[in-house]
Amino acid sequence: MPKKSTEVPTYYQQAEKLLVAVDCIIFGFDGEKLKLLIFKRKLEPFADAYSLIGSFVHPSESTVDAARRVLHDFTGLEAIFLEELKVYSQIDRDPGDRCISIAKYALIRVNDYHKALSDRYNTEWVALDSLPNLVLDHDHMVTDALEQLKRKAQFYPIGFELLPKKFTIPMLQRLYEEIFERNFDARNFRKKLLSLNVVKQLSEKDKSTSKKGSFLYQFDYKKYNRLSEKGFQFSLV
Amino acid sequence: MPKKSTEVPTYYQQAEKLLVAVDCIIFGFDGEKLKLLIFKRKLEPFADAYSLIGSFVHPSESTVDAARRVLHDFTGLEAIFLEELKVYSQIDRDPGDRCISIAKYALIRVNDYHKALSDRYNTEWVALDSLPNLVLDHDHMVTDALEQLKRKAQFYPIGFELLPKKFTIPMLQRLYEEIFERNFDARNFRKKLLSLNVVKQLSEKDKSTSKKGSFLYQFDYKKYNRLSEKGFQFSLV
DNA sequence: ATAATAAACGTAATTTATACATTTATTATA
DNA sequence: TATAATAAATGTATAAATTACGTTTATTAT
Repeated sequence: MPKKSTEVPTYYQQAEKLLVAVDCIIFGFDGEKLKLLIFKRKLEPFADAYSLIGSFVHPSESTVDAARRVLHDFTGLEAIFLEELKVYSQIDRDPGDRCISIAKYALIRVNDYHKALSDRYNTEWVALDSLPNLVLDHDHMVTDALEQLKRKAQFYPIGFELLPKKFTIPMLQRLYEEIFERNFDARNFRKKLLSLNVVKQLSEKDKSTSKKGSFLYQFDYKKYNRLSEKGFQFSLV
Repeated sequence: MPKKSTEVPTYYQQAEKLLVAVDCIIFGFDGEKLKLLIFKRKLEPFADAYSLIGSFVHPSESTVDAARRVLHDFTGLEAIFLEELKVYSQIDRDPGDRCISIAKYALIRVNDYHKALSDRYNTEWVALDSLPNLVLDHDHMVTDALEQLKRKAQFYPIGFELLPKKFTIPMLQRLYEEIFERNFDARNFRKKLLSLNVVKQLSEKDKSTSKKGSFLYQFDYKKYNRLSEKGFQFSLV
């Protein structure tokens, strides 16, 4: 795009380039609490400070490529739910140099997470209510990501990305109670979920939380997509 | 080109900078149809082709600044609903040079729009179903923006940004029918709207569409925000 | 055999959504 | 000045979804 003016065109050569970074707000759920994957920086800039996971965007990659690259580096995982949050571009947001950051949030199944990488990169899962201060505007990114998670989880089945592929209804309920910071009636929650017709019951049970055991379910993405195209609106809230 | 400044730490100097642009998908509603504000480029690159309105992001401004700058240049308007859509960053999206674009969508009251600027910049309001092909990946941006408009308008009162500040209920209904590409029952639509308690009726009527005239209403942002904080969910669909 | 308990199922009352009928305010014209 | 025409506004009955609870079930430890 040329500059706005009606003057003689000035193209790409004349436009000034900027540093572009991606930062990832990585959510996880351990069955009890919502957590964030952050790391304590070993090197400059901001050595010893806590930070979101990120990187500069290389000329040879898209912003999604860059985000998936760092996600893979830090977690060992490839197939991760990843969605753009927003661009942070205040001109003084980074005292080191002008740099815009494209924030993305990711949802991870913590039991898939490769713990071996934790030491290598100094990464930690931290509960949302015990987060340390983060570098730059990363605190702000986290706040915005949480809001976005709530907004999105209200009408899209993204919560399932935080649970094991096989989950029980009480597990799902606890996750929703964490995300929305409110309680749900177990009987109505179950009824609502089953009425949506997007989870299929397995014959297996999870017996870790009760003598009776609780049936495992799987989210049926194919079915959801089919319904979704017909105008079906997912919601458990 | 990395800066030479001694103040810039080395880790920033090693990173490669990129061209960063903003492009705006500008929606308008003329009372009948949803339209997009595009322009026929007078200059290179892509002279004579249709394009969204955009600009490179200058080092001295944020991406929001840049978007508001071009919106003001092309429409004369300052207070415009503007929200980020997403970042387009395929490495080959622009044959001129590697350039990432931050797409934002804007909602405009067409009667506020300064027509004088139309000739100067070759801008045109084009109905969504009669759009010409646009340069680069702008067609894709438009498709994505429309989806986002639908998604957002379903649960947030952003439709009102496309109507005159004083509007009638049938006008609002017509807009919703355009956005959601379906019809609404006038009696139920009205009932639903009024039950939400977020519009206030004025004493004036609009007589342009009937002998009886139709009462004008205003959206009550203060009331909506108050309700919204308490968990109220806006929806007319 | 029984107690304990999370899980699963059930029901009545309330609220919200849908489909459709009727009345109202106004103007043009017979 | 009475009447026809018509969009706007109000109303109503039925169906569907949500909410607030009570009850039964499967299992294990005692």
